[in-house]
Amino acid sequence: MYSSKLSVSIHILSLIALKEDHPLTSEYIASSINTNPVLVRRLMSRLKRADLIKSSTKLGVTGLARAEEEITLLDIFLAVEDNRELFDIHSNTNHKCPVGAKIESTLTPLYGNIQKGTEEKLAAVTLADITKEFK
Amino acid sequence: MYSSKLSVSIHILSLIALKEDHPLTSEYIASSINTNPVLVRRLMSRLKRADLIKSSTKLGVTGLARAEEEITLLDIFLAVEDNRELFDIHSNTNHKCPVGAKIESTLTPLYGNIQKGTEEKLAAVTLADITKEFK
DNA sequence: CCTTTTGTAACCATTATAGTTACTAATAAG
DNA sequence: CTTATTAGTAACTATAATGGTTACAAAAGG
Repeated sequence: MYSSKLSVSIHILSLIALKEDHPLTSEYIASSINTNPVLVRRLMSRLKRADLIKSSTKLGVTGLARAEEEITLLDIFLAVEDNRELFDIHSNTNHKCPVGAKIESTLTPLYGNIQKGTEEKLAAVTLADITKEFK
Repeated sequence: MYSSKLSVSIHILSLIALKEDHPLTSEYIASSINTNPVLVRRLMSRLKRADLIKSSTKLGVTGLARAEEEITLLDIFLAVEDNRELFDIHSNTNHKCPVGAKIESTLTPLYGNIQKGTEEKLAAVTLADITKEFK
């Protein structure tokens, strides 16, 4: 399975989208997630690089870089998840065997098709769809 | 990402489906995958428990338990993969925060829906669809 | 100038996968 | 019945990814 990075990132972005007058620091966000501030900063760093949030030292997070309706779960997923392949394929098979020779090239497009479906579903949900559950 | 267990299992089942006169032992199968016989036996054990293959000591694998057209990739996936959840969700969130209180119940059905799509796509492909690539 | 907070580096613990050795028990076949 | 072969499994190791932690440098608002 994929890591909880997507889930935690959605949590972070929801807090930012809903923020009121709190100073939104990694410390504050971490207390809602119940984890370590450094873990939050690591994800925030990637979310910033993907142009999803705005932040600065001294002030912490100042807000989203785009409207919540314009941020999809796929944007978040691509920003924080490194290992995006859905299924791993074993390599170094024995190419003298007809199955060993073609298994990788047979499975790759098949898995790619399934993954495309997953990413389309992630792209169909926006941060606004999530945050409306918290209001 | 999911482990290579599905890919390796498809490899094993393809060899069985295509077998000619070879005695199909874990040793022989491992040489096509280029891995260890014990790893093959571990997967075979689960495939047998899921009623996908027939095997016995002394003879090794004697064949598929069903026609290739009746074995879907979902059958194989369910037989060999333990961690089937697509996305991990962080738990122990701070329930005093509105986001922390509802994040899990918000994401669970959403992820479930995406995973359902994945499993439907796996169910739409049979072992016969794979093996025809090797003939 | 000074205080706060991000942004990272450098660790450690835990878990899952993959690989390996070694053994038991089943069983086909002579 | 005996024997040789092989599945089945236990136990161990190596490796990699995740999650968590401490520590510190650099940015920047006031």
